[in-house]
Amino acid sequence: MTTRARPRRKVTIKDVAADVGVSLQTISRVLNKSPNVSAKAREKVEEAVARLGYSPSLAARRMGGSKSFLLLALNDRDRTIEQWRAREGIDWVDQMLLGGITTCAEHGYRLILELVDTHSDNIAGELGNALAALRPDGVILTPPHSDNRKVLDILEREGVACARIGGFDQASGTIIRMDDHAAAGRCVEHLAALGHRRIGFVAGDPEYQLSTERLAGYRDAIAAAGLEADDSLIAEGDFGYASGLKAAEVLLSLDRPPTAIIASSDQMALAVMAVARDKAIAMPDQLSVIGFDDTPIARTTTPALTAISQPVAAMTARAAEVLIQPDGDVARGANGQPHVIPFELTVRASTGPAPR
Amino acid sequence: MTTRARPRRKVTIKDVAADVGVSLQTISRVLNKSPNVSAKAREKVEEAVARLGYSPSLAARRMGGSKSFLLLALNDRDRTIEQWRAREGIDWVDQMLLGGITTCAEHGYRLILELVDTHSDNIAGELGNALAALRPDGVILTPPHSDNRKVLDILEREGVACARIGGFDQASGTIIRMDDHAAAGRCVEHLAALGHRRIGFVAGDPEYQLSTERLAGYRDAIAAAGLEADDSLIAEGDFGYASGLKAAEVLLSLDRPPTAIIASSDQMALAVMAVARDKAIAMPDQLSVIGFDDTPIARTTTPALTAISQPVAAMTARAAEVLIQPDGDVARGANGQPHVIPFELTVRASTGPAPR
DNA sequence: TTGAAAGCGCTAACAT
DNA sequence: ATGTTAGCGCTTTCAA
Repeated sequence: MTTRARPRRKVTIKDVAADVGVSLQTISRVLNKSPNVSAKAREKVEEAVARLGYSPSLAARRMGGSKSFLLLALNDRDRTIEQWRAREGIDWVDQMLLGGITTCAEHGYRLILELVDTHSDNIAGELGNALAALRPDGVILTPPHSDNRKVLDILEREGVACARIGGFDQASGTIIRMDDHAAAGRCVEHLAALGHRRIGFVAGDPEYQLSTERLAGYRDAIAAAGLEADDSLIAEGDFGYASGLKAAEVLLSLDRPPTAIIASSDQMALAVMAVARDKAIAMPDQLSVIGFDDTPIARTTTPALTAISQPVAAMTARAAEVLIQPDGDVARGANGQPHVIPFELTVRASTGPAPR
Repeated sequence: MTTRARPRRKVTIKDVAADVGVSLQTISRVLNKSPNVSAKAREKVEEAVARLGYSPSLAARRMGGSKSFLLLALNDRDRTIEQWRAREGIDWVDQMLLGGITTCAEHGYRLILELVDTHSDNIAGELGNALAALRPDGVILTPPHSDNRKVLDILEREGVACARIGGFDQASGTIIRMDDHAAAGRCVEHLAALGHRRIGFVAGDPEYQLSTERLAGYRDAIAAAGLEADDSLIAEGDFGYASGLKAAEVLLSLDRPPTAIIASSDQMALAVMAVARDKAIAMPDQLSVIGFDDTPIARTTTPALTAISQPVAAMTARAAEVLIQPDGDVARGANGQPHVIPFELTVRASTGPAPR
């Protein structure tokens, strides 16, 4: 059982007002950094606030008609829970929280992680409920919600601002993403520089537009580098390990197999490595492998995986900034254009010179 | 820029009342499952609620004096952010969210992850601010907060119920933990059954009481199994990789080194393996290694790591249940006693028969 | 079983 | 520059 002492009554704005000897409004003004408060009054109020340990109630603030100081991060329920359960070290959500929570905290905001079912017919109900219950000042959309028409429509209808991480479609809200097209291209360039001519590609779940984007980036870079453009070098996966196994089987069983493979996720890269090991194909001597995401596992594979790092924390931090200060420099900087956050290619031991 | 249509006015309890033709009270009663509502009225109200897509505002509910439907998960700021930044795959927070968010969702609650600085003198300020701003119905404490006197005092003074994951000290709040003492013992038994007689132990950060607990479990099991009790087989770490390196150096440089080492964290077990590899000590043939936590990395080490799985998701789920239904069966079940959630020893390739 | 009234803590709009 | 008023949407009294 929980032991409880008689709870001390909460200190409210009234207590502060009484203490300082001014009206509630003056306190409120100081709290909200409104103009029209004398320096002297402001000082006295701030002193009293600190001394009494007063913090305004979010609920009351909302009721009074101001901001809610809440941001909602919308993630796909099934995928998120599945990843948590699988314990494969995918830390997308962690990176999101890292960028989101720290940025929110700097502005007195809280981030609430909300899991909603993308495919459910009831997405309107789930989302509507969350919006009605919490009345957040903004919503951060993550893939695959970022391009979900239903979600965007609801948010627009409810008048809730949104930032769309990894979004593509021209629509409402602010888009924040990395350049997936260029990232795939960078992979090709890295491999081309190492002398590879036949480069395989394992695409991701086509439900995610970034899959398409990466594939296009691969194709364009292959063409630009004058390498062999051969559709049999392209296999489709769904980001998961199992799909990577299948794709690798196909690619590595070709008459003229690729000397390098770019996988659209670390998990699929891992699968490629497993199949290669199975076939006694040495890495990186006979086969170079590149992954996407740079999850923790990339560091512990043998050989360690060369991978594209998605700037998830930075994207989420940007998203929070845009929502918290819609008129701030950061938000205005993009002026309707997508915010493109730089990615990185971390070169490790899984890529090397082409054989022969 | 965010495009916004004219936001539709929120549907409130008034709208529902007007629609059904009853008073606000009746709606409120139905929503809160209070008695004294005729079946017919209840039915009509529920229909209207569904049809209008009404969800009560949390803020307004709080203001009205009811529960806030918010639970706060208090984590150590520095350690959490450090782990997120390091990207080593430690998924403690993820497992906590898995158990916490899903359980909260089942009851219409939300979980807010709040990072506070344990060592800061200002912990009272930070925590007080969060409590005042959010007025949560309960707080979930995670190590090392779970035994923090200051934190417990503040919560008690504010009359906020708390569940203490991994807590030990007799104090306020409900304790939910695994049996660390028994877990360390189980490791020893597993190794003893494999014929090991000299078993080393790398302790964790002494700031965490569970470190002490595991060490004691190790000692007791060594004695119970009649194995060599030798304090030089015990090294102190702090859960981190670097400290594991140091500890392993010491243990593996002994005149008579252990044939098996139990590390109080996976990271330290990883370090032990690195040092062993450095010294060309074969695993598991010449050295068996066991870790604690069973983080994702345990699966990808070579050899794969035998480890104790902390039931973090289950503990957090239990914590949420206890706080949400303080008078429910689950909470009453423990009746003031700690809730002890079962752990598991997952045997992988890093443990084998003792040499010779 | 139902309804009416009061108030939670705050802010926006309007005085002064 | 400051104070006053009204009201946000709900729940808890209390009365019928």
